[in-house]
Amino acid sequence: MEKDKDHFNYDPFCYNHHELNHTSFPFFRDHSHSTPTQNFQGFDPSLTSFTDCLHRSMDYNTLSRAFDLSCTSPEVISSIDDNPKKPCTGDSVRIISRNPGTPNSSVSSSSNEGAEAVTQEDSSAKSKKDKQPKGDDDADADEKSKTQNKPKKKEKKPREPRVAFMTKSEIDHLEDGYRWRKYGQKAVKNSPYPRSYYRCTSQKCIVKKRVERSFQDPSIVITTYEGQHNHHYPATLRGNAASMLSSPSIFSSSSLGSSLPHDLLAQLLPSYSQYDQNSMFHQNITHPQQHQHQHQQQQQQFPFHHDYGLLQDLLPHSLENKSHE
DNA sequence: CGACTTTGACCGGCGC
DNA sequence: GCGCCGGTCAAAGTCG
Repeated sequence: MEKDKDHFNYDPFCYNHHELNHTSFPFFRDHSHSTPTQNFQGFDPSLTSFTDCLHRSMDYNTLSRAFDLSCTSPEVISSIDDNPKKPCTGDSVRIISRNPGTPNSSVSSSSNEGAEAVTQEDSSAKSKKDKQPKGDDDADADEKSKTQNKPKKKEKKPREPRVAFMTKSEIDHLEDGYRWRKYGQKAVKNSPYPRSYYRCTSQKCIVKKRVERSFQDPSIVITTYEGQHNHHYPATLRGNAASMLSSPSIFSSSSLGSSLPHDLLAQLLPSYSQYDQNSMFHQNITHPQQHQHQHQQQQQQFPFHHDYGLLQDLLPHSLENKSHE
C-alpha cells in the first residue's frame, strides 16, 4: 500500500498522466545539486528551478513549439526527487499546471521543500565507486573520514544535476546522439519493466543515464540523465547527426526565436538535428489521427522520439560560451 | 578482438 | 540490527 503509493508518486505520470501525449511537454529535473554555474547558461543564475527559467527567462510557448509541444501542456515538473523511497515526503516535486490563457502557471507542490537538499543526495554517496575503480582509494578514505567526522549529517558529495525525459516510444534506449555503455539493469519495484543504467562511453565523461519504462503507461520511456557531457557528441553518430549538426540551417525555424540558440538546442540533443523540423511543427496542427500517423511515420524514420524536455544538463561545458553569444 | 550487453553479486543508505 | 532497495561492479557472454 504505502510503497505502491510512493512508487506512484515517484512515477512522473502520477500527475494527470492521461493527458500526456506525444505533443505534451513534460519534464522534470533534479536541480538540487546544480550550482548556478552548472545551470543552463543564459539563464538567470538566481533562478531556483528550471521552471523559473522557463517562465522568467524564456518564452514558454516558443520553447514548447520548438519541441513540438503543446502550449497547453498541462504540467511541468521542474524538480523531482530521484529517490523513489521518498518521493513525496521531503522533496519538492513542483507540478506547474499551465492552463491555456493563463500566462502564469499555477504551481502546486506535492510536498514541503525543506528536506530537499538532504534527501536528494541520499543515494549520491553510492556513486563514489563508479567514478574511478582504481586510484580512488584516497577518495574513499576521504569519504570515510568525512563520515566519521560528521556522524550525523555527513557531507555527501553533490550529485550531478539530473534531468529526465518522458518519451513515448517503443524503443527503450532512445538515440540521443551520444554513445552509451550499459553497465547495469535492475528490476524496478512494482514495475514489470526493468531499469537500465548507462554510462557515456567517452573517456572522462561521467554522464550517466537511466532508462526505464513507465509502468503507468508502458508506451512511455523515462530517461534520466545525470551530469554534463564534457565533450562534444561523438562524430560517429548513427545517422551522421554530428555532420548534420554542423549545418546552420538545421534549426532555422523562427519558432525557436531568439530564446534558444539553434546550435545550442542541437547540442543539447544532437538527435534533434535528424528531424525535419517542419514535420515536427506540423504535428501541432494536424488532426489527432493524422497526427498519430505522422508520429508513427517519424518513429519509423527515426529510432527515437521527439518528446524530449530540455537537456540543459547535457550541455557540454564548451557550450557555455556559445550560449552567451 | 574490441566493444558492448547480460546478470548475479555486492555495497551503502534508509526505514522499521 | 535487519531487510529492502537503488545503484554499481565485474566476469562472462555476445556481436560485428
